[in-house]
Amino acid sequence: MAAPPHSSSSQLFSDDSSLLEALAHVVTPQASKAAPQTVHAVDSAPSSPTLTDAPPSPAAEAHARKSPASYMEGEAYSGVEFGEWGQYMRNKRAKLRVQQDAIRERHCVSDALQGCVIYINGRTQPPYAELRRMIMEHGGQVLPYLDQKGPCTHIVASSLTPRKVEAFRRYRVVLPSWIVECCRVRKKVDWTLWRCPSMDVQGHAPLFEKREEHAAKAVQRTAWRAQSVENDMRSVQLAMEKAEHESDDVQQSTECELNDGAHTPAAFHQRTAIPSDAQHDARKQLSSSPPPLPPAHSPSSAYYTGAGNQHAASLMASPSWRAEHTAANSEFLNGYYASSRLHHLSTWKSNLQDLVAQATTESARPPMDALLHGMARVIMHVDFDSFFVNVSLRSHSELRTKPVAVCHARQGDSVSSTSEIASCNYIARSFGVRNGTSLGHARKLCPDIHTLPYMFDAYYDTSLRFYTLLTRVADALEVASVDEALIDVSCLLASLQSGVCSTEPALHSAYEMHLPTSPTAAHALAEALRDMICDATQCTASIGIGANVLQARLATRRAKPNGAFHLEAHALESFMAPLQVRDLWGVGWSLCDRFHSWLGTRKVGEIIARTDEAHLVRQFGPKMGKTLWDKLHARDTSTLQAARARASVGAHISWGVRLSDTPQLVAFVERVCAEVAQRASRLELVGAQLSVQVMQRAKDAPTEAPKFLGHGRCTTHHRSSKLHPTCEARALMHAAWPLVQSLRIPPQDVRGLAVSLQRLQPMLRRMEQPRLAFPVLPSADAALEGSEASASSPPSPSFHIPPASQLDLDTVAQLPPAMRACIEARIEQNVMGASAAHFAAQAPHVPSASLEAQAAPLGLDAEVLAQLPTPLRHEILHAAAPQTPHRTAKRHASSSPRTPGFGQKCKKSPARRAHSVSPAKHATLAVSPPKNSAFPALHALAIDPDVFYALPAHVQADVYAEHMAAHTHKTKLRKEKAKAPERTAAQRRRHEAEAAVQYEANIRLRGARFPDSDPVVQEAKKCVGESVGRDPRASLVSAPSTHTGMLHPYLPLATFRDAVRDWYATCGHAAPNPADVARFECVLLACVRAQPPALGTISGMLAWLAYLVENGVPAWKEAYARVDSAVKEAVVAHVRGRLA
DNA sequence: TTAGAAAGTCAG
DNA sequence: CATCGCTGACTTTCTAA
Ligand SMILES: Nc1ccn([C@H]2C[C@H](O)[C@@H](COP(=O)(O)OP(=O)(O)OP(=O)(O)O)O2)c(=O)n1
Repeated sequence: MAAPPHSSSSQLFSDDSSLLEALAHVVTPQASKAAPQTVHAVDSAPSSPTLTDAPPSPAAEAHARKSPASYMEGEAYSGVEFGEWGQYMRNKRAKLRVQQDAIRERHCVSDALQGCVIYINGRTQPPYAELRRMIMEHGGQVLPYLDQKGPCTHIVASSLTPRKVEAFRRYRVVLPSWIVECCRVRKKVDWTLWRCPSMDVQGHAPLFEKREEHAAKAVQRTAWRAQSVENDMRSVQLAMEKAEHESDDVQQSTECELNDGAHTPAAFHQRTAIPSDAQHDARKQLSSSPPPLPPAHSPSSAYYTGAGNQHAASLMASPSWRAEHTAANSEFLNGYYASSRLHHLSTWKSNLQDLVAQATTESARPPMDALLHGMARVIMHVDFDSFFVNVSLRSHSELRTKPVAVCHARQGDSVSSTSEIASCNYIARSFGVRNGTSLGHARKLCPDIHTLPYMFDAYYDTSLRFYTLLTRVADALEVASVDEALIDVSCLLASLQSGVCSTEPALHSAYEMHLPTSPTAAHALAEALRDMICDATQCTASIGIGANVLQARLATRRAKPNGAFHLEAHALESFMAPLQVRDLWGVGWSLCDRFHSWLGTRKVGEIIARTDEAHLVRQFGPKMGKTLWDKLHARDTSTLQAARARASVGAHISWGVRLSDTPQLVAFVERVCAEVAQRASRLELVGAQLSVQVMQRAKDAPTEAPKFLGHGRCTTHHRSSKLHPTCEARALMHAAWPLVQSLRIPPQDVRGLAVSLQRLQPMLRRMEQPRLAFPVLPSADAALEGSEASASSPPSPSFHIPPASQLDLDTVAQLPPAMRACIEARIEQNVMGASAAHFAAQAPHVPSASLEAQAAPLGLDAEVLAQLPTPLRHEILHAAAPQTPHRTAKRHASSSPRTPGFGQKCKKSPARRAHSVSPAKHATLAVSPPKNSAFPALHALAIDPDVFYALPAHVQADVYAEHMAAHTHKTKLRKEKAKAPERTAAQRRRHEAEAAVQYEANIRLRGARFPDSDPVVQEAKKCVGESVGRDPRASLVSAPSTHTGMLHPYLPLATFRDAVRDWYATCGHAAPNPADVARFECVLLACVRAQPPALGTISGMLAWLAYLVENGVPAWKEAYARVDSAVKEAVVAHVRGRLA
């Protein structure tokens, strides 16, 4: 329904096939473990750089006083045994007191707060560090932890959650301004005048307020409080001037909430990153290289606390305009998603992830951790420079020397445009413009800025070329976004260095060319890759190189624009210390601000000096604390993730949502549900849990948000409920509406809605059921027989099915699965060429013209098809080519409808395409059974779809859940444990031997110059086979190497045989159920259709059935004869009588 | 205490 | 004309037993 991005270029598809080609080549990552050396290299670096250039801040002083031995000899500093928690806490309190006393001695200004023992709760203004200094300077004590044991006289808090309100009921809870005031007048003032307003609320306050609401609140306080706010601000200023010396840190101070820039609650937290000048490398060779970037201009609260958008308000006054241009319009979602850059970004990422996942699981792959045993990792972060602009400038080279931005707004000079800039070039950035800046604001900063429209197709096209290249060369690959990838090149680099001839001569020679001028070999490789990327895409990319993902990302910052940078271990410490904590990937505005309020600094070096891991954990939680501490030290144990099992699928919208009444709201929720249903069904997933998220205009927010049709300040509400696993729109609505309704939000105040499915399971497509329930003969089926007979002809190969356009498809839809499968199979037999069917299946949801293109070759009426319920249409189109390979192409098509030229251009059948990938290629590298790729959900969990679908439904659910859990567990383990698993010496030796073989095999397979019989390749296969074969449940688990799949592309004959034996054993004494016979025939016809046809299975099965029925009842013999002739006929037609 | 729901954060 | 503030993963916090 949502019109996905359109491809105007048929070129795109040829690229897609070349991508697939590359996919077949890729040498796959297995979860690689961080090389121990990497960690050690970081560990051994001095962890607390001394900040000699920094004037001492209070916290830093506290830290400085920690190190001298003088006060470390007291009891407070005696060590504790592991587990003595109580003692530890006592010691800790005492230790902090010692530090406080030390500060007080030096700074005592007055005794206004004498006798006060104060606990500071949460984020405050002035920040924690500043309050703490003030309290101690005026004779008070700061209680580090509120644990009921110490005597606490006051709690300082800006706002409190209901739970905290309850917990603090017995305390004097004051605003931070109370401290400021006491310090100002140098005496203790009446605390009740500064009582924290949260304490007055009797529990019905919203659970949380978005930060901009805090900002808004701050401005709206009453007069006497406004005074306090002023004081608070002054203290902040003071703190900054006096204690903070954050020369390059100012742009994030509190005034950022008072100026223009950020646009959304999310954007408020996610303001554009500001590269620090210090790290901007001035030696850029590009002639157009801009001067160092100025700090970005800070966001304006006028944007979200100020007046609403008058223009929008006047438009909104017209009911007809509203009906036409807002979510009240039933066509709104389609148009919206077609133009939303963020929607495209998300969709592309997901598509690309699927492509890569498929590529990396389909190729032979030596275990990466084995390869890397004893080898330092080399990770590269590859990122196009100002991607959208870069792509557009290919056709606008006259603008290369001008400031350029991509956004929706047209060229003009209005400074009131609220259109967001998706991407701007580095010249525009030199004016302070950033990705995400509103165009109006950008024009104030840079009146000459040129705007260019979006070219969504071109971006994805470029991206496919990019990934085609990367999958060909990288050891491992993770999709970070449409324009950004992480690659592991450890092995590639090693083979280049050792002179092993690469399959990529271009890469090899470019590498050799850059080697003499590059500081490191990795750098030369990066430059070579950059050359190739530029050749392939006509766009410049930058590459950061590091020993882990985090370091590679950090290096990219310095590499940009149009450069490469290798962050080497010896330079880490000096590189890290001056960074802003915001520069670390995963640290956003919220964390950054929390650091600032807590420690009074945002600099990595200073944060490390002022705190430790335990405090970080206390402050940010167990996981965040730990990872933050690691990140501050440039440690990162994450591995590249080629495939990840999806855990949710949903659709969000929070723009243009302006509804006037409940019927409109109902219709809107319904449409979003339909959208989710469609997305889930394309993924062939059903969900057992549904959640909705509704954004409600904040009470005091203007009706029309400052951003045109934006959501403005909102409170967000989540609700979720369980449901019977489904992806049907109506079922989703059935679950979603009560949830939305329960929130009792006036429809006029709804500003955004998200619906998503969780607890996903693979959809049981009906075409799969003959396999599933194959031998089963439920009695219900017998009861249905009558209706089957009356509904249509008996399901025999000879029965007549009218042309599809004349079938009542709704009736067909209600037939029992077996009947439908049969009819669908018959429809499919009319298909002239598999390729048409394949492409039809690729884009089953495209309306109008393209639907017709799909329908025609199937003998279906496009109009009828268009009117079908989506799942049924999907199913019918899918039935036409159930065994077509390359589900990825299908996924791809789901976001890029075909152009008319597409079908013509790709005359080759998909199967042929797969086989023509690389004629010279070794069999083991050939594309694996097409079926594997058709089940991304299963694939991500390494479940063999064949086996999976052969299981009874209830067992399927268990198996899936089990694998899902195992997958999650494994991911967690990978993250937590980077070190190599402990092994016995013997195991290690064996492992190393295997690794050597794998390594060798890897290189040979890469070279594609070795035949199947190559002893090394065979040895490598054996290793992989062995390790898989031992698990008793291995049959449920796809081998990491797919060669077994190559040898037995389909269900093992034995499985078929057992199924048929059971079937015959159950009812061999009587006539077989016609539906089951039809199923059996369908299964065999599917074998015929398969590429290559599973001839062994077919003849084996026919022989087996012949054997079984040899002495059986005539009905069975008849059944056999029917199936036999039908199948043989099909085979003859299909493969020109080779079997006969 | 703990499981599950809700809320918050982050990236591009 | 405006304008297209998405999406999924992950963590923490809250709540109901
Ligand atoms: N707030 C944002 C951020 C990014 N993008 C889109 C446009 C960008 O071109 C693309 C890639 O984002 P990057 O963060 O990689 O930024 P650029 O590629 O534009 O610039 P650079 O990577 O050189 O900093 O994503 C967007 O639409 N909105």
